[in-house]
Amino acid sequence: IHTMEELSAAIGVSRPTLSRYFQDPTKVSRSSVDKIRGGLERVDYIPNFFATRMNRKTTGMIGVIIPYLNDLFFTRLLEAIERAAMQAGYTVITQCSHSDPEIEARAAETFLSMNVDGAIVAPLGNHSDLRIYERLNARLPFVLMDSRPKPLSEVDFVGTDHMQSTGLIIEYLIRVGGPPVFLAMPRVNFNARERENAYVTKMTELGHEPVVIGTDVVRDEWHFEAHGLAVLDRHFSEGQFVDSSILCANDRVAIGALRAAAQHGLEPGAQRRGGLRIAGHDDYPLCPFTVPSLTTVAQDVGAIGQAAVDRLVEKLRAENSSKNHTVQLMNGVLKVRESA
Amino acid sequence: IHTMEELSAAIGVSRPTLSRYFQDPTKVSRSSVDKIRGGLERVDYIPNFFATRMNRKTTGMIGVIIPYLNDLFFTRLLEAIERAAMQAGYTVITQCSHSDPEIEARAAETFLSMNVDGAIVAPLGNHSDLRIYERLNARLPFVLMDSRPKPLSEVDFVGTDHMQSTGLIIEYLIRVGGPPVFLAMPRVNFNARERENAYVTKMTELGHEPVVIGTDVVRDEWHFEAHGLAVLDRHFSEGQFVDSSILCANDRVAIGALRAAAQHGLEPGAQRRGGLRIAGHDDYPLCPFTVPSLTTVAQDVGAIGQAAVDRLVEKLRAENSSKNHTVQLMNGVLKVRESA
DNA sequence: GACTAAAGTTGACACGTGTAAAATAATCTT
DNA sequence: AAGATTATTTTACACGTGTCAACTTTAGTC
Repeated sequence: IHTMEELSAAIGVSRPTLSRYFQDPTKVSRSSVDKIRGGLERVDYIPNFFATRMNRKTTGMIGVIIPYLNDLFFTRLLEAIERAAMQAGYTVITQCSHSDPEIEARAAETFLSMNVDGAIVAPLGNHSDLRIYERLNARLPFVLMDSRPKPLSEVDFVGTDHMQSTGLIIEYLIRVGGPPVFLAMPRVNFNARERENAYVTKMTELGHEPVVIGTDVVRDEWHFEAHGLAVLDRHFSEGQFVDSSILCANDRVAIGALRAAAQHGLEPGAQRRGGLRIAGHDDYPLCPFTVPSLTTVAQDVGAIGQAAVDRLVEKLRAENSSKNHTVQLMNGVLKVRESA
Repeated sequence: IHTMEELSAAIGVSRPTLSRYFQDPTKVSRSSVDKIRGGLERVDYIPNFFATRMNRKTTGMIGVIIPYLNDLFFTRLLEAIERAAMQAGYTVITQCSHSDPEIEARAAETFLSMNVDGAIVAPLGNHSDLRIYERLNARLPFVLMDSRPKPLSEVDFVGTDHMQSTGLIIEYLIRVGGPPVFLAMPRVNFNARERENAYVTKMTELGHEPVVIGTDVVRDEWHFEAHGLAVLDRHFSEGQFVDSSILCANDRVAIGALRAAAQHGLEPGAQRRGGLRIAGHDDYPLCPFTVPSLTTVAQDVGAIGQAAVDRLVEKLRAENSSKNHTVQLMNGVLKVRESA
C-alpha cells in the first residue's frame, strides 16, 4: 500500500484528511484520529518524501557541507549541528566535499535543487570557487562556519576567534617557557593562514621575533600528523628547536610533533624549565591520551555548531530578508596538560 | 526562473525536450542542444530535485546509516562508500544514528520514504531493533556492514573476518612475547562480542588460558580511550599485567592502554623479551604516530566499503530478486610497529 | 520528386501530496 | 427548534517533471 489514496480507501477517511493528519494530528477531529491510528496499525504506509516536500513552501531541511570527514574536529562539529537542527525540528542533509572543489560545487547545486530551507557550509579552502558561497548566500539563508574566506564579507559567520585563542596559548607558553616557534599546517583552508597571521601579530605585539616553520614541506594535504612529524624530524635531526616551545597550528600536527620528539629521545613537557614544549590547537579528542598528553586551546565545537544552527534558524524565520550579517567569534579555552 | 515551463518559453524549445536533455543530452538533436546550451548561459535554472525523483522509477540514491561519527573508522568507511557510490553513479544520503536506536529507526523510515534504490547499514548494536533491518531487507536491496547481529542470517553482509584477524595478532603476540590478555571494549555493537569470542576460541585452540579484562568497567559507551585507560590504570596499580602481552579490542582502547602504561612508567614494546606489549585492532589512522607506535591488525576499510557498494549495485541491477545472500569477510593484515 | 524509414518533437496524462475554497456536519445561541 | 457560528471534511486544482503515444520533421532510397 503505497499511496494516500489507497490508504484513505482502506481506512475510510478522505485523502486530504489524511494529509492533514500527517502534518498535524491536532487539526483532525478526535474520531478521525482514532480511525486513522487504528488503520495504520493494520497496514503499513509511509508518505512519499518527495511528494510531500514538493508542494510545501518549506522543506524543513537544512544542508550542511563539510570539507573533510576523516577529522574528528569536523565530525564533532557535524554532530553538534545535527543535534541542534534536530532539536529545532529540521532534517539535516550532509554532504562532504572530500577536499574536491568540484564536489563542493555540486553539493551546493544539490541543495538549491532540493529547496533546502537554508545551508551551513564549512568551506573547503583555497581551491574553492568563492562564487559558490555567494550564490548560496544570495538565494538562501546561509551561514559560513569554521573558516572564512577574506574576500567574503557580506556573509554570516560562526567560528573561533583565532587572535584570542592563539594569543592565549602564546602568552601561556611565554610565561612557562619561552616565545614559541610556530609549526604551520598545510594551507588547506583559510584558518591555516589566519592562525599563522594571528601568531605573527601576537608575537610582534609582545615584542618577540616570530618564527614560522613547516611552510615549505607540504606533503599530502590532509595528513597533518605526517606533516608535523616530517617537519620536526628534519629540524630535530639538525639539532634545531630541541629546547624550544613549539606551537603547532593544530592538534593533529602536534601529534606528529610529539612523535618526532619521541623518535629523537626528546621529552616535551612542562617539568623542565627551558626545555622542549609542544602545544596544539583545537582540543582534539585524543589530546588527553597522547604521551605526553597535549596542552592545547580548545575550540568550543559544540557552541559553534549550535550558534550556526541558531543563526540560520533565526534567518529563515525572519521573512524580511534583513541583509545585515553577523559574525560570531567564540573564545578558545586553555587546556593545560603535560606537553607544555 | 524556476520551472522547466518557464525555461522552455524563454529558450524556444518544448518542455519535454528539455526534460530529455537533462536526462541524456544525446537523445536530443544537435540543433536543440545548441539552443538549450545557449539559453542556459543566459538564465540560471536548476531542475527541482523532488519533482525529478518523484516520477522516475529509480531515484539514483542509496542510503547509508552509520552508528557513530566521532570515530575515524566509520568516517573512513563512509568515505570509501561515497567514493564507490559516486563512481557507480549514485548519490549517497548519509544518516548517523548517534548511538540512538530511535534515530536509527527514523533514518530507515526516511530512506523508505525517499524511495532510495538501496541501503547500506552499519548497525548500531545491542540496543537496535532488529526488525528495522528486516524491514529494510524485505523492501529494498540491502547490505549490512561492519558488524552483524547473529539472529539475522538472511542478509547480505560485508565485514572483517574477526576469527582470522584476531587469530593473526594472537599468533604474532605469542610468537614474540607470550599469550595475550584480552582488553575488551564496551559492548556497543556485535563486533565487540564477536572479537572477544574470537579471542577465546583462538586461545583455547592453541591451548592457552583466555583471560578477558575490562568487561566490568563500562564508562561512557563510546569513550574507548578512556575505557582502556581506566581499566589498565586499575590493573597496573595493582601490579597486574605489567609484563603481559595485552591485546586490545580495538585501537582506540589501545591508545588508552598506551596512556595507562606511560602513566605507570611502563614502556610497552617489542624490544624486551617477556616485557609489556600492547596491540590493537583496526589500524586507526593515528597508530603510526602514537608513542610508541601501535602494533595492530588492519581492517581493509576501503575494500569493505567498495564491496558493500558493489554488492548493493549488483542486487539492485538484478531485477529478479534472487533471494540468496552473500557474506563477504575480509582478511585483516598485520601491522607490526613498536608497541608489540 | 515521391515514398519510406528513422529521428526528433510535442501534447496529454501521470506521479503522490499540499492547500484554498466550498460543502457539510457539529455545536452553540436565543 | 430554528438560525448562527464554528469545526471538520471534501472537492478541485496545483506543484514540477517523467513518459508514452501521436505527430512532425529529416534523411535516405530509387
